[in-house]
Amino acid sequence: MSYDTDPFRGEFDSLEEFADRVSDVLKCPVTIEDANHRLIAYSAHDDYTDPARTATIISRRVPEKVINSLWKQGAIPALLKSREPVRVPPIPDVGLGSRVAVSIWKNDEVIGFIWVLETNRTLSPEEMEWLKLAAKAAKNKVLQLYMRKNKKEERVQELFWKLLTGHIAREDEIHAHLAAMQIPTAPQFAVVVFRFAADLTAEMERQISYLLQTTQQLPLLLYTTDGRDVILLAAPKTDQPLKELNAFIESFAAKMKERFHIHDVQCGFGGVYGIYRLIEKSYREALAVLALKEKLGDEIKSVYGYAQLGIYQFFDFLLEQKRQGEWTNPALTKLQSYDRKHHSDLVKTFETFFDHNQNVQETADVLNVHPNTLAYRLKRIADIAELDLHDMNQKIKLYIDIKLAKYEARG
Amino acid sequence: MSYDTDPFRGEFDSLEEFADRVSDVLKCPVTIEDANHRLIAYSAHDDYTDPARTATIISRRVPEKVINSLWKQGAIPALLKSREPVRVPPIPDVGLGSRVAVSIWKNDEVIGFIWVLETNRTLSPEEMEWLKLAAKAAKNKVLQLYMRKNKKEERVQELFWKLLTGHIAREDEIHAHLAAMQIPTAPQFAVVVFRFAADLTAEMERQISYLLQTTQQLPLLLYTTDGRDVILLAAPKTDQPLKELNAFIESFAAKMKERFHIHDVQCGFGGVYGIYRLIEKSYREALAVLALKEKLGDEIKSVYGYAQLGIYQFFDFLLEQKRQGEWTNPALTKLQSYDRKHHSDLVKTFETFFDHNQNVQETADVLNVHPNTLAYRLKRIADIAELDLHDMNQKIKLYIDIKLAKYEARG
DNA sequence: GTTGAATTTGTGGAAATCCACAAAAGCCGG
DNA sequence: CCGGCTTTTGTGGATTTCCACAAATTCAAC
Repeated sequence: MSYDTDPFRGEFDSLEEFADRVSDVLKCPVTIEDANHRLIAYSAHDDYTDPARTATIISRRVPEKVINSLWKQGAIPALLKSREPVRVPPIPDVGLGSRVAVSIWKNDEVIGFIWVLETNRTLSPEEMEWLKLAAKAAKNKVLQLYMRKNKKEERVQELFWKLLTGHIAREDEIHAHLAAMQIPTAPQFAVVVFRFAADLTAEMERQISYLLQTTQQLPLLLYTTDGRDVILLAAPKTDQPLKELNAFIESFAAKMKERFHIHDVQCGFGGVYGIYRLIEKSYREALAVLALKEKLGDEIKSVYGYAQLGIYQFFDFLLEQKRQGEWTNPALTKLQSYDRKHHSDLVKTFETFFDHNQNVQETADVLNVHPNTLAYRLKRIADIAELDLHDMNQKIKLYIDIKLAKYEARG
Repeated sequence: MSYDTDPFRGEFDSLEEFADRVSDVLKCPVTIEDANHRLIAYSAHDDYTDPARTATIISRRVPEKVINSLWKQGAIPALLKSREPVRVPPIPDVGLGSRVAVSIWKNDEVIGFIWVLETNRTLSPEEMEWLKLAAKAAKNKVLQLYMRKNKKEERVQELFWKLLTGHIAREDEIHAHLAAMQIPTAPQFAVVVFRFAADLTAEMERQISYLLQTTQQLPLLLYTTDGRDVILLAAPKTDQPLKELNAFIESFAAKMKERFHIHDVQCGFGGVYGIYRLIEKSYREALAVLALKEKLGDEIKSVYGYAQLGIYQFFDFLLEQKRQGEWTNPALTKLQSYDRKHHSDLVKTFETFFDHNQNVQETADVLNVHPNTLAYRLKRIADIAELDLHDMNQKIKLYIDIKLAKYEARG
């Protein structure tokens, strides 16, 4: 079959109709996605479909593991760079058959993709050219969708800000707003804040948005940005929400790094609650985590959740207390002066010991000393500070005071 | 030798002269003590003296271990009860030879003792009668000393209160006052407060005062009372002041119990400082310990020192925070609701585990479960509370929140 | 009642801890 | 430089912990 001119000229009522047309022309199943790999349309009368396509249609989005492998394999980077069609060899691991794809452009921005599944044939160079034409033809339709979405997005962001700042106090009112905007409700949620090294550029924002949209680890109910912060309302699904959130953050940071070479992303999230009114609190807590990270640096590097801050949660309070009253821990003072006089490291030893969960072996390794040395030092500490090593209470106090001193020194 | 009338009639310039006279009459070495076993006078021309007497004269007070054995042996209780002379068989352990003693009375109160060392002879019944006469004759002289002492005591107490309430701010001024009253200075000291079940009676006050005066474990610089409190300024001598103070308190409480059958003595002491200006702070801290003990009961039964309060030091502060802000530990909440639903004891398990220094064996014994059961429960706790058992920080936070909840429930 | 899940107890072996004691190394003042 | 002190490292053995796995028991729900 051949076409003298553009086979996709003319009007189409819907993108579905358009997809069918492309499918007819290329004799292959076709799917059209937006820039974030959400399904926009797909051809209906297809004989064969691979598992990846089936899954995409069922969930109305490309499964995350498929996206991941397309990034690793290089197809998506190529599509984001060039307007040329790209052929992707089969990736059986994720149920992906051989296919050809092309990106849809508006000015110099990708706003969608057309995927053609090569079921039992291979597209000829000529057909590849047609695919390029299809991409051009799709542009306007996709753009319309975009505009509509963006407008809705703006209203949603406005609502999110109201929630973050606690402007809507009544729970039923919040529910009504969310329902009106078709935002799904969730039994539990937390505010997550990513903080970047500098204010977000439009480019970065697109990339971040892309990553978040394609993430399926965790439902993300709401999204907005603020200076160098990206603020999300995430809704963990299991009864181990903290684990979920941590995993999400780790993977987000990893992807930011490997896909877009953006390092220096800090992150914090607040408490997990089930009442929308508490979104504000969760947000405050997320910001508190970030503020503490700024101060404490490595101390809490791998901590993101407010709940996991542990004792640092009340450090601001304690510090205030310490500064106004004459709060001294004589035990710590004695240890410090001993350290100074004898060039020893008793305080650091104790701190490290607790940092490593009172594990002798581990602590000794970190400090590069013999386990017996550690034991000796601890006994020494007990003598000097008049500390009962069998009394957790006293030990905790010393540990807190050590950390507090550090905190004070930096704050 | 025999005397028709009272051999101790007439005037004596001093108690020393009197002691010599008694010694002459009885042909034995004689010592006169006040009610608190401080040396008042002793006969000079003695041939033989046992080690106990020597030590008494050297340090101008009866050694504590001698007093202790005289209590145990029953001599002192007998002397406090009756005006009759008492014979004490030798107690070689403390260097005490055979002796006879009699108490000196004013109305129905003992104000001193006369001790007669039976070096190489035994007093006859007749001589015992003379000793009774001697006790009567000594009364006035001893009383004079008492009055003088009491007057000084009053002025000292006034000064102590000024220190306790922080009324004298300048260090050199404090020094001057102390020097004027011949109160020895010390490099470190702490305020100790004993609190009795009810207001102190004159009788109890005498007993307490007696115990404190005879204690030689620890120099006691100042002493006063306030309602049901006895307030001391103690001056530990070693570089392990807390240990000293604890030992002192334990022994004081034990003696109150066994000698005077007074139980229900609470005690607290504040920080150990070297600056007199901080006496006030130490006093406040001692009171804080007592207030906490009232609230927490068994929780800190064996803690007396403010320094050993550990995390409880800032519990008042945290509680305030908790009450005004919506401070919840979701982990704890989850555990509690799990406990309620399944009639389990996860919270208590964790608390006990920490109370016993994370010692598996010990905790399992206390809870009457198999060590593996404890391990299982801990793992369960980690799951439910999303707690990393290897992260001391998080564990500490949970522990504190558990204790804080208890504290709140009682406060 | 029965069934299935949660909990408790038991077993065994590798690893870690605790403890006492001793040798070596380092430090400081005379 | 020596001697005495603190500190570090080493050795060995009893005890405890940690872990995985299995059996027994309890509990709750159907």
